[in-house]
Amino acid sequence: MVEGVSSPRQRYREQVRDEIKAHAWSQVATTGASALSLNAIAKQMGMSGPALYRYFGSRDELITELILDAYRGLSAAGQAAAASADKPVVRLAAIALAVREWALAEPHRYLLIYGTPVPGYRAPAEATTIAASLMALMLDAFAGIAASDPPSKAAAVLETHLATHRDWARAGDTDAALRRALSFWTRMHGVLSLEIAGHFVGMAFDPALLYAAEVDAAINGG
Amino acid sequence: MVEGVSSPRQRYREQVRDEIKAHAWSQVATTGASALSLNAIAKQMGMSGPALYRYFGSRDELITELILDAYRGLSAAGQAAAASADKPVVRLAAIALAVREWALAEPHRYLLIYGTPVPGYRAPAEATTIAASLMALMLDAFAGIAASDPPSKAAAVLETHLATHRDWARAGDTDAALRRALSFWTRMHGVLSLEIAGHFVGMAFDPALLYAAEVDAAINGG
DNA sequence: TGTACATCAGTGAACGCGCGTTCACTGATGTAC
DNA sequence: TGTACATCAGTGAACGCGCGTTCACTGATGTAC
Repeated sequence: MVEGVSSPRQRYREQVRDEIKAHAWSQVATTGASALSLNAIAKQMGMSGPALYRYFGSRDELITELILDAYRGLSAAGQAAAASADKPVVRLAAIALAVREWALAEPHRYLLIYGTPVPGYRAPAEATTIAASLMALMLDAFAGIAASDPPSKAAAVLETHLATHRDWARAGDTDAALRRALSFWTRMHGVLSLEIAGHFVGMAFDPALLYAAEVDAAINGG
Repeated sequence: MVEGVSSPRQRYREQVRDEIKAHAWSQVATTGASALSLNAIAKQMGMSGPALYRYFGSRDELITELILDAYRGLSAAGQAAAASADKPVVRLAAIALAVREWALAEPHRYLLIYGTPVPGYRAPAEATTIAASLMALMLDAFAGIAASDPPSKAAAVLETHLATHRDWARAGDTDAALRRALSFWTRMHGVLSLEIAGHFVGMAFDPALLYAAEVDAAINGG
């Protein structure tokens, strides 16, 4: 068989795999990841349960696939946003907006990554790699933005600490960039995680504006 | 029977109820809330499954109890911290520290409130009440702190919006206090949710310092 | 083009398991006179 | 203090359900000569 050209059988395999994943996602959306059932998916597809074992070795393997797809989707959204703007300040704002849109479009996808971890489940290495590449996007942008204010005492303490605890960063990243990227990232997730878990429901204000204010402060603040 | 004095039977009931809850918590901690099983709890207690129905009407009722207990614990921790300091700046720092300690002491308790929501589950009204009382704690403190910087444009937009979207606040709260309390709260959860979900694992830095920096900035920043 | 063979998707039966919940019941504990 | 009765915690059997996973098998599709 010729390399790179897929046979009809292979194409069919991938098609069915994708269909299984699509049903799995809709199940995650409606019943939560922990209730994901291979038999239920099979039934929805008009197949018998055991048939799915041709495509996924086990339930865990399917869930891992979903998690990786979620990471890949988030990464793609971030990369695309980063590529859309040259100016670091604009780039960061674009990334922040892209992440929010990605998260709100399908909250269960966000929750699969950032929600309650499945007890005993260990994320695959690729997930960590993707997370690091996202962080790199932000570090690059912060490298091009001078801090407007001198860091407060607590910020200075953190920065000093990061100087010797930077396993996750590249050699060229400044300590200030590490600190600011961390703050940026956590502030985004502060709003997103509360919003998606429904903790703003009933408060009547628009989370988008809170998000905008947080992101703006994280970019332009000290 | 005399009011307020509990009979032996009543005391016994409460004792068993508490024991059931204790086992439920340890199960939530090890297998997650969605896998909580009444039969498993009964087995752990050396009872038959149906016996638990003397104490809780259903599995959902038990989970609701756990969630409420989590809220009550968080609230108690916050109130105690708030009562420990007069100066608003110190008070906020104390609240932030107390929330963090409460969350890290038993992460599954935090996750039951702030983690992935159980699909289809609606939190009881008391939960909302408690959440509001926690917010009130922060609003009171921010009422006594003047902003050091003038708000940025994005912050001003948010503040204006909050002026007409403040269902969750009391009449006396200023719009600036609303905005700053929201920011404070979300910044705390930004660090906590990422930390507890394990997203700082492998990054080698100390989340406590990041938390301190975020909290400090939220209190003393603009 | 035709035939023999290999590959592999999908089936149905089965295994062992655990779940929430109901019901009629036993037996111990508490209450009233 | 003793007796009759009411309360109620807990049991065991049963219902119907769904789960992940294995296994031997069928039948269609693709490959090699």
